[in-house]
Amino acid sequence: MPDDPWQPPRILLAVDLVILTLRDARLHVLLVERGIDPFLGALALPGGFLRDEHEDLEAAARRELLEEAGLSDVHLESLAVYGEPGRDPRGRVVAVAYLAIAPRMPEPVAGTDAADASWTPVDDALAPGAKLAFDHRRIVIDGVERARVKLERTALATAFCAESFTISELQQVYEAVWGVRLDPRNFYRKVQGARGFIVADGPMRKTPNGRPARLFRAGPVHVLNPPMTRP
Amino acid sequence: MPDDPWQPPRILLAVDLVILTLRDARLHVLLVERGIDPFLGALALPGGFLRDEHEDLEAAARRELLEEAGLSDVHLESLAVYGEPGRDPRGRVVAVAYLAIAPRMPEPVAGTDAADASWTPVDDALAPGAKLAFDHRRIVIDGVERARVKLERTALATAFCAESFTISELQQVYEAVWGVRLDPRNFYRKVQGARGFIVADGPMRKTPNGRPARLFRAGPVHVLNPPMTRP
DNA sequence: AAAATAGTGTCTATAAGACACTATCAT
DNA sequence: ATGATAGTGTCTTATAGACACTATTTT
Repeated sequence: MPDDPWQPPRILLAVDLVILTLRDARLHVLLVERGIDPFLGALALPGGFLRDEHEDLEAAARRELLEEAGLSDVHLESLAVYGEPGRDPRGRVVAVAYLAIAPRMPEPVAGTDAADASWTPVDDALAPGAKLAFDHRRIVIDGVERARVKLERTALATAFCAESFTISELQQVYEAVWGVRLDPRNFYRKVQGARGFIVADGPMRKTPNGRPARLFRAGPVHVLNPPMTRP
Repeated sequence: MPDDPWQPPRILLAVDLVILTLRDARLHVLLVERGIDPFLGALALPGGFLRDEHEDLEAAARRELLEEAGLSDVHLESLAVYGEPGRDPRGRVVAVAYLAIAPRMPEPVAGTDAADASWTPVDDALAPGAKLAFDHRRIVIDGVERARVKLERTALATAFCAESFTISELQQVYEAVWGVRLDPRNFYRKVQGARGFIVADGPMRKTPNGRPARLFRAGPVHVLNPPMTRP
């Protein structure tokens, strides 16, 4: 607590986004190629500085989400703070990271502000050779880990799906995020046993090939009971 | 990303601490009575502004921990960010909250910088009538919830204990943080079954009354396998 | 028909909880 | 002795995982 006259430290606040989605049954993260000086040309998480001192942090995250990814109405939660003094060569930048979960997108990224944004498989983004700007590798790791943990006890998995989805689509989410294979029959019963997790969505059906599957949508419950157990 | 000349927003960074400990088998949080203007006289979490733009966030948290609570060498982890524009009447203050776990303290708080600090039962601090400064009520709730969750899969509970502890002392931690009663016999076997969680600490013993108990200390493992399951 | 996916039933190994019982201390 | 806490054994029930089986589609 400052009792004496005191110079406020010059600190910049940034918002960075870990936006996850499923493509081809693999977990992807949205990365942009940096167009300005520090780490120019390198891959980085979408994000930017707080516009002014009246802007809310989550509002800034939603603004970047729309500007850089063309996304709105997606799941968004705060992830962590990254404030190590040396993390940005431009000065003291404290980044507030947010985790966003986008449903299966038809288009990679529309012709938005940053058309250089691209969905990258998380495995590639975190591969030993891959280089991300700043400490964004750590932020991606933390974001994926958060998603993994929340899949166990919350209905977060439905945020990866369209409004209507089949149980096997939901299973693909768990398999991709956890990086495991699950038995479809046990998964089916497990998901049905978590009351309020998913509810039937009309008697409609779908047809890739094989028997048509029942459609569901996210239920009212967000805390799973019993939880989905990770193998 | 700012491509044009741009006025950096004037934002203050604060560090707030949720320091938890066990006293009389109840979970307590350290609160201080505010001595300056906003919320003067109200109870608040210990904390303060970042000293200068070169200070690391966790270093600032450790500094406040020592200055306001006289604590060092305790478990400390970052908790969350609280940055709502209206949360501090003095201006835009973004608070980075940290969660600290202190072992059973002999003295409440030594004659430190803030002798007005006091351990308060969490139930009292969060009681309907209780008023905490700023959004500190929410921060306490989040800190306690973090502790509850981490007790399940990590060895965090040992951070509440002295270097040597008995299994029933460890059980008190779980009971106080989770707010439940556990069967001592099942707890005993459960804890022993989580390999690496606790290791025997010499053939010594202790004597409150009843049969002397074996002493243990924290083991090398920090991720519990199998996890402790919350009833 | 075969191949593929959806959905159900059932068995087994394991883990969680209840609780009887023994052990070792203070008084 | 009694009361108290430590520690062990065992039984019952719930759950996770394996997997046989049926159902409904496309080719």
